[in-house]
Amino acid sequence: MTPRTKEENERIREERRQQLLEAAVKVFTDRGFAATKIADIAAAAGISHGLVYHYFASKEEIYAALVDLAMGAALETTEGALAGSGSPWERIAAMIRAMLMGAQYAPEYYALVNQAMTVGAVPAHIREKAWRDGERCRRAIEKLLAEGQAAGEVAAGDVERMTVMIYAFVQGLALLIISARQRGAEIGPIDAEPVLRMLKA
Amino acid sequence: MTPRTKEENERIREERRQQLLEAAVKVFTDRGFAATKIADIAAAAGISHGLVYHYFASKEEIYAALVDLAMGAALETTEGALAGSGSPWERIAAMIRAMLMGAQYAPEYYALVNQAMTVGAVPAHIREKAWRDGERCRRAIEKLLAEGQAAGEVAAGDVERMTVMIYAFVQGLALLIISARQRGAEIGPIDAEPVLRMLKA
DNA sequence: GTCTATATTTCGATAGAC
DNA sequence: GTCTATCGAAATATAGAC
Repeated sequence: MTPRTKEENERIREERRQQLLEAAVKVFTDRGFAATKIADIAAAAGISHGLVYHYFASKEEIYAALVDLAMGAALETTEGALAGSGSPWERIAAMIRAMLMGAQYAPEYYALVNQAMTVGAVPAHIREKAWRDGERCRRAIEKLLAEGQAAGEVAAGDVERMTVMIYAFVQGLALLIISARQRGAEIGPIDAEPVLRMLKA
Repeated sequence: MTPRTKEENERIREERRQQLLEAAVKVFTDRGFAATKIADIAAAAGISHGLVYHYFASKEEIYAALVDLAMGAALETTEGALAGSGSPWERIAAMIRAMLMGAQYAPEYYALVNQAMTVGAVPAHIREKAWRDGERCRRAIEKLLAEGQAAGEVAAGDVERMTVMIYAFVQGLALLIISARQRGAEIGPIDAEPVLRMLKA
């Protein structure tokens, strides 16, 4: 038995952390923050519940890490679309496609964000952080829509309201997919065309 | 001190029950099923936590009563629209207006239904019941959309997919309104026109 | 690094006084 | 009908063995 090197330990630690996060996002979205027991996450990750505390200080910390991951991706999509190249409409269409793809491919993260923002049992500092990142996303989308209006590609109207509609649609879709999966059903693919129809000039 | 009559007691009991349900829907949607303590509901209703058990046998029973209320209203809206008079498009428009009005006027009930359907911590029999009622709503909407297609008023396409989009939009909107309110903000009124634009032939 | 065992807290539910 | 006091279960977090 050769002893483990420092690097090897570090690698194992990082792997376990990822393994834990992947398990946790499923459990949290399934049961909600309050009802999720450390033991549930441990079981889903295939480790003992005591060991969880070697990787995260608390249930809160795991949750916060997951919300950060999700919001990071959301910021990348929205602010990336704003900063990208191409006509406003092309970027809007690409962004909406990315959002819908995300909602259908990884609905758990969308549901988690929704949970973090709406459920009072989630620690306040996590909700605040999610909200601030969400506001950044909102501003990016609104700017992009305004560019589209200036280019005559997006229908006239309040961009704030349009953004609300996009959010509502995407979030609602993710939640529907999750509730269907919980029943063993599957919702067929929803493409961007109907959403774009709401926005097109 | 004249003694209370039987009828008076009955009236007090019914009033307290309503008072409890009204308080409970707010607390449940704010904190989720698992994180809601009987003491929270009692505090919101202004009574002691012990007294709650004189009106409902358990936390579950309160939750089930609320989900029944919400689904009853949903069934009335959707099946009523299907059975109503007027052209399919008129009935579709009225139904969507009613849904959006409901989502904005009483978003807690929409959020509660969403919770009941997606959160695993909710007792299975409540989730099953909500799902069954939800399926009845879905079928009513699909039939109505099909009638609209037959009349040439609704765009061609999969009615199941359209129903998913309507659901997603309405549910997502209710959740957005709640998360905004939690931050002290308010989302301006969203009318039916953009949704109808997704459906119109 | 990983596990089992346990201390501590919290909360749903009940009992009993008024 | 309403309250306060309390029981008992459950779950977070820790301690300590391997």
